[in-house]
Amino acid sequence: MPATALLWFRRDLRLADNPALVRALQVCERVIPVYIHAPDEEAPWEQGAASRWWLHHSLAALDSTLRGLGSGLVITAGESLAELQRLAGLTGATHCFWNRLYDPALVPRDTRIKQALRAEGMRCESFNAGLLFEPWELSSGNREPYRVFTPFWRRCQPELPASDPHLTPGALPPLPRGIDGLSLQALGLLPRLRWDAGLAAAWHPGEAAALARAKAFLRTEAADYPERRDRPGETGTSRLSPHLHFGEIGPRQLVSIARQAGDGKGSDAFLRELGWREFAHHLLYHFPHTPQAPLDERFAGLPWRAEGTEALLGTWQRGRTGIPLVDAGMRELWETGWMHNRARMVAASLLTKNLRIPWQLGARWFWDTLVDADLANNTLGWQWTAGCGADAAPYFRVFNPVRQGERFDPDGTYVRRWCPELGALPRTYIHQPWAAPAHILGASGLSLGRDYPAPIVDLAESRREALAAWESIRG
DNA sequence: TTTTGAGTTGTTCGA
DNA sequence: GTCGAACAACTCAAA
Repeated sequence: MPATALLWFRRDLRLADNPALVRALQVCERVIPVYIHAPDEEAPWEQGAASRWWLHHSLAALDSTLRGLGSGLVITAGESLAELQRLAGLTGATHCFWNRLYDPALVPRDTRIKQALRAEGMRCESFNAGLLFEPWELSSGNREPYRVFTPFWRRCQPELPASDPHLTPGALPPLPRGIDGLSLQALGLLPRLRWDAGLAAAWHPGEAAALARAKAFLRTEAADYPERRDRPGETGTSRLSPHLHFGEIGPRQLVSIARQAGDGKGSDAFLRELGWREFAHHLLYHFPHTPQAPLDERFAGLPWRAEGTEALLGTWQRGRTGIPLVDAGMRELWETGWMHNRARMVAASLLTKNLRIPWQLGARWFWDTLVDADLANNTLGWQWTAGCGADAAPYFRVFNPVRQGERFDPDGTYVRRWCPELGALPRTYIHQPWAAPAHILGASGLSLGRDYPAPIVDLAESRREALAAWESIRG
């Protein structure tokens, strides 16, 4: 009887730099790649519609790659442990391998599964494919998890691990006969109403596309990453975040590709952003309550807006705040499932500071709409903006969307792209149409309140109120 | 042990 | 136009 392994794919949808796969091939003659759809087990952070769209296409790509190597992906749905046990019974599998996840709901689930399978005599091993370091490996001088990025990154930098491309398999053992999985369509990941044209136009999920994107970025585009990454009207960022989230490419591979591309400011700056991703994941592991509650407990008592939250939240979500840079970002998100980082910060600052709406509500909307929705990154980002997280923005840092627009979108390229009704406004007013004199609005074919909303909030006044609110919980 | 300096992403004000 | 100061409190590491 040949040794048989179940290779449990989760958010590591790739063959390269996949230690669970390497191990399975070392130890077993037969390897059965499995994906189990179990959204309930991720509650309360079940994937949103945009993420599910990505997952569908990523699984299709993985299945196709596996078939090309002589294998295939067995897709099932149900309770993860029960499905693994069922498949083991069906195939006589004696081993089970997977790569770790670190989300608060999944760490205990996977621990339980490992214990249960081992109790039945199966050999189980899990590996690190998604991070540069295990979260429990790093601690600051006082043996606590790092709470400040710079010391964290200084600790990481000298020993960044890189991947070994020679470990990518060129062929796989065939699937045994008689295991019928579900069809990918049966998982119902695609939207019923076909609103996903914008996603399909913007993205190519899958390992091959992820690798191509990483190489194109690090070998050429990264050269002027430090200057261009902040401009939402340009394609100056890597756009790797959804690929990374689903593990179509891993951080060690990115270190490796960056090294091959040669040192430079661009790759240094990019690896630093990868360091922020790492920092976010380590923080989530050590502080699993932070998707719901502020890391800094003093902020639990922050006086959020008393009334009107729902209506304002809806206006913000739809990109109808009347503040062009924010609306452009929110519409880009809705249309493409992604928002430029600069726009994310400005939109989040408006929601939490100017509108004084709890950051958790903004985080939930991002979670539901982003193709790169990632609990660790999303939590860190929102807590940073709200000022209540690790290495948070100082409370007095309130973004002014007009100034941000003038600095980072000086010609209004980004705003014109996503708010076409503002297209004819001259650049002087593109970020503040309310300040334009009547004849300019007229010449631009624009009537505020009809073609484009008047601003829902006075930026200067709400800034003062935000500072007062944040000041009220000090000391 | 204590002290010191630095720390992703900003804005406003007054000179 | 530009420039520096002020806007906290805390973490971390090096001196």
